[in-house]
This record gives sequence, structure tokens and C-alpha cells, in this order.
Amino acid sequence: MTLQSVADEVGVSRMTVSNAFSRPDQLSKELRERILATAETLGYSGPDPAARALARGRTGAVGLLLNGPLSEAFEDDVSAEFVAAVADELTRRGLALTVLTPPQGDRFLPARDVAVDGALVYTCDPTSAGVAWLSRRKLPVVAVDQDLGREVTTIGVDDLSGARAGARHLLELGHRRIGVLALTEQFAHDPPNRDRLLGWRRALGEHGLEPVVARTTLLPRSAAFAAATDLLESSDVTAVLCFDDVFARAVIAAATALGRSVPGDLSVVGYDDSRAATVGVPALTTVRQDVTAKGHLAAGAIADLLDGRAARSHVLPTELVVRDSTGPVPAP
Amino acid sequence: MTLQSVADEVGVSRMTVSNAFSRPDQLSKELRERILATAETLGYSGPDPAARALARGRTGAVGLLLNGPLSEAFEDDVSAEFVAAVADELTRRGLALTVLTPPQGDRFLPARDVAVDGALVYTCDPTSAGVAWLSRRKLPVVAVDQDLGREVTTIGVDDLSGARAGARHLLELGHRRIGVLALTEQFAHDPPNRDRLLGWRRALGEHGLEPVVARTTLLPRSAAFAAATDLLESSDVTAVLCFDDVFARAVIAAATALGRSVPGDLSVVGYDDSRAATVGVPALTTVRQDVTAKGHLAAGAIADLLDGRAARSHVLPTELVVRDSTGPVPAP
DNA sequence: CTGAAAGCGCTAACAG
DNA sequence: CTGTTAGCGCTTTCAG
Repeated sequence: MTLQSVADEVGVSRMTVSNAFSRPDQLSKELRERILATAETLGYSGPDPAARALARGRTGAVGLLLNGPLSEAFEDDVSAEFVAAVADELTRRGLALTVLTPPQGDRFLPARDVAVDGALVYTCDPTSAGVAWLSRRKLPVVAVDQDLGREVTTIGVDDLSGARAGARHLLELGHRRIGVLALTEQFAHDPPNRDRLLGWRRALGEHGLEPVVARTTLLPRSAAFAAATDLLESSDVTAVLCFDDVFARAVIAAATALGRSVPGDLSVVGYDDSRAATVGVPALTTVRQDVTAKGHLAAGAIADLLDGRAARSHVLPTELVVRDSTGPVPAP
Repeated sequence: MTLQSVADEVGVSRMTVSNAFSRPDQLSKELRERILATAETLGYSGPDPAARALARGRTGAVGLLLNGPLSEAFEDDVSAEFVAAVADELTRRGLALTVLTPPQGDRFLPARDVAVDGALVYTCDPTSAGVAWLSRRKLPVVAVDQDLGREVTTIGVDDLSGARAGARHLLELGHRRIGVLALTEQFAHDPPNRDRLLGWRRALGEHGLEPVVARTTLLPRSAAFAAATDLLESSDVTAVLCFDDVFARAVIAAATALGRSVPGDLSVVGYDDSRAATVGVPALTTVRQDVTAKGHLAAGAIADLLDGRAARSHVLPTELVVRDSTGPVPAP
């Protein structure tokens, strides 16, 4: 079943059938309906997407390049919300989302071998093979929470200000011995981790203070609990600033296990204002970012690029949300 | 930059260059390396995936057809874990995952217009347009937690037994007035919802009992809390069987808000053994299913189908996990 | 509004 | 091991 079979049946040229499907305004309504009806009868389900992709030079799919185990990307509320927002917005613009997983061998490298018109780079080591392949293919790319150079359209978040706001909030409450729970050194150059750490450091620095830094990983989830326990046992911090809300929950759990109450004995600040911030008790003081907006902007940017329009970089604002996990510094 | 340019430069035929990239065993190691080196120099990044897809008749991408807002699919732990497992296993098999979102208009229907070799159908209304388009395109399909007919390879879960085990557990604890919190009528034919409900009903039926049925939706999350509150206020159930762990948490939250303790005053059984089961207090008694295995099996099945191998249907087992949210029926 | 010509870039099959 | 032949199914451009 091809365009040609339908054309033969109707008695028009293949091109007219193509137009019936792809450019409705190029032929009479009447003829178009006759063609569509015949196609239906013949069981022709429309132009073959692969052939169309080759002829048009566009596949209609946008890649989402992710590094590390996918479980990290999909099992984290924040990433999942981002992916959902991206997929929704891409669909609205007539594009599909293809997941470009990290390669698991040598034969098949998604970033090299999968047909996409462009890609979103998210949660990636900028030096990864995937990023390199995308640029070798000269595909349009939009970086999200990532530094790929000034020429690359980038959608980011003002984590520097967000982190600073969180730290200042603690300082205003009188805290002076403050811990932070960040990602491991492996993420030293990951913008969110880097900027949050920097924002905390700067705010504390304004008071001549230095944070007690603890580091951990997103997975396994138990790692954060262990790191938090260690931080609380090995130092006398009265407050902890966390890389994200999940870490904040881990700190609260660790504090509780050590018999310390939050916010009575310890103040905890999360980040993201994800589901974890409001689902548990106490509700978290956290720094809100609009992940859905980030996804929409990223999808819009890559779509613009594909349409030959310029795409602007954006830095999304953050906002401190004060809830119940922070309070005045405890009396000595 | 095409195969031809590289061929011209090296002075061999285009086919030999193609072989250098795609069938390394078809030419001498020496020649191959010379070709690859030249390609590298010329900035040729390998065969164009779109052209290759047309010529080979295979795109190397598998669709994942989802219905309803993507937020439901991605922001639910269980679905997210499933998607991650699918993507991982597909990558291992040299395939990519393309998300086939529900159509948001008329011009662009992912299930009709996106190039994929086959698709996984998950969380879909079987009568949806998406499913219809896939079958019109005659694409190989694997159904997950879905009834698409006996000819369609299906990966499912033994929810009937799982639900029964949960209900029997409550019966053994002495409960007789039992509520259930299921999905709305809209999901009457959704296999997980249908089978869990059926399993609960049958187990209770063996004791001549009928459950008090409450129904709600996955989103917004507040809906479950409201439904649970209503159930607890309008009936005198001593235990509630829930469609999933998130609902179980909502029931516990509602009970707590009404001044009832779990499991002292009320027993609650979840489903899935997802993160929600163990993250909060009390840890949930729940019915475990292996979502990652489900994802791996589904990906393996569609990959087999694409390779022309037969793919078997599977029904994964479930297992009751007793934790702290269930206890003996309270004294009257 | 319709059709003819000319590929898009690659690969299967087979011959040498 | 290497090259030739013959498309894959569609769209772009441009003339009628």
C-alpha cells in the first residue's frame, strides 16, 4: 500500500494523493474526499513516516539526551515532571519525543543512530559521548540546566539566587552553624549543584561563615539518609540546606532517628518545591522552581530552532517558600 | 556529507563505505579503518538514520502509546519505573523509545505520523484512536496491563490473585466491614482496576461479604484524600483495600485527619509496593508487583516481534507484603 | 488545481 | 572481499 496504489485506484497522479494528505489546500475538497475515502477502503493509513522523513529532511522527532541510569531521570519527581512537560509541549507543536538513552555497548549509540531533528540535553555530563555525537551530527540542540557554551540555547534556573534566598532565611532565623547536603564531586560542574552550592557559600560568606559540606548521591535513596546521619553526628549544625526536597526529607528522617525534632532542634531547607515538599510532615521550607515552565520553554526553544527561528535562552526565577521545616535557632 | 562523498574520497564504491559502517565483517580491517578515518576527517558522522530507516524498512524506534495526560504517566512512581525499565531494555537491544502522546489536535497524530517499528500500549483506553491507528498501520504491538484481544502479545500482572491475597489478609485479621478505594467507572474495563476490584469482591464474597466501594481519580492528588474522607465518614469500615499505594497514603492521611489511627482503628492495604509503601509511616501492607520485570518483558517481547520471533504473553505474579498498616479488627 | 521530473541517502541481493 | 543494480515511499520544484 503506497501513495501510488491509491493514485492508480483513483486515477490521479501520486502527487495529488500526497497533496490530499499533506496539503489539503492544494486540491478541491471534493477530490480530496474521494481520495481519502479510497485510501480508507484500500487500508492505506497515510504517508509512510520514514519515507516522508527522508524526503522532507525532517523526522518530526526530538531527542531527549539523558545520561546515567534512566531510573534517575524517571523516578525523580522533578525530572519526571520535566519530561512530561516537554512531551506535552512537543506534541502541541507536532513533534514527538524520543528518549536518547546512554549507550550500553558499542554497536548502538542512540545519540548517533536514532533519527531525530534536534535534541534536548538534560542531566548530562557535557563531556559525554552523547553530546559529542549530537554536535558531530550538527543537530540543533537546546541545553537544559546545562552549560554547553554560549552559542547553545540554554534553559536554566536562577539557582544562585534561589540558594542564596534559602541561606539568608536561615541566617535571619539566627542560625550560624549551617550544613549543606549536596551532590558528590562527580557533579562539581553540574550547574544546579554548582550554583546552589555557590549561592549557599556566598550568602554565608557575607556573614563570614562557611558551611559544613556533606555530599551524597541521588541513588540509592538510602545514601542520602546515611550522609545526613553522618553530617548530624559529626558536626553541631543547627540547620541544613539541601540540594533537593528528597534530600531534605532524608535529613529530617535522619534527625528524627537521632531524636532531634524539626524545626525545634534542626531547621531544614529543601529545593524545587516538588511533591516531597508538601507530602510529608513537616511541610518543607524550600526554594520553588517552575519545572513545567522549564519543560515548555525547552520544547518551545527546540521547536523554534527546527523551524529556523531563533531561540532565546532563558533563566527561570526561583522563589523561597517558607513552611514548617525551619525555625529560630535553638537555645544553646 | 554522504556515503558517496566518503566513497569518492577513498576511491571505493559507496557500498563499501556502507559496509564499513554497518557490516564490519564484510571488508578487510585495513580498508575499513582507512574509510573510517577518512569519514572522520570529512566530518561524516555515519549513515543518516532517516535514509537508513527507509532503505532497511526499520527505524529502530519503538513507540510507547500512552493515553491521558502524560503527567499521569510520568509523575506516578510505578509508571515511571516501568518506562525506565522499558527504555533500558530497548537500548540493550539496539532500539530507542519514542513517546506516542495522545493527539492534541487533528493535524498531528503521533500514533499515525511518527516513524516507529512497533509499539507498546500502556495505560490506554483500548478503544482509543491511538490504538486504532497502530493497528491500521499493522504495526507489531505488545499490550501491557491491557486487553487488546487474544492475538496481541500481552504482558500483565496477576492482579486477581494479588487483590484476593490482600482481602484475605484483612479477613484473617477479623475485619468484616471492608471498604475499597478504586478508580472511577471510566476505568471499569482497565484490567488492573477491574481485576483488583474483582479479586477483592471474590475474596469477600467467599465470606458472604460485600465491600463498600469508593471511587476516585489519580489526579488531582487531592481527589483521593477527599474520597477517602468521604468513605470513612459515611461508612463504618474497619479496613480499606486500595487500588494503589498512593491511594493508601491518602486513606491514612484522611483517617489521621479524622482522629483515627492506623492500624489501631483502621487497617489499610496498598497495592504495587512502590516507593510510597515504604517511605512514609506506617509502612504499608501492600501487594507487590515487579514493575521493572514487567518493563523488561514488554521491551523484550516487542523486540522479539520486530525480529520476526514469536513473543509470548506473560502474567507476572504478585505477592502480599505485610507491614505496619494492617492489624486486628478493633474491639467494638 | 494537477502532474512530470528528479531526487532524499541509504541498503539488499547478487555478481565478480 | 568489493562493486553493480535497483529500488525504499515520499516530497520538492516547477510547468501546464
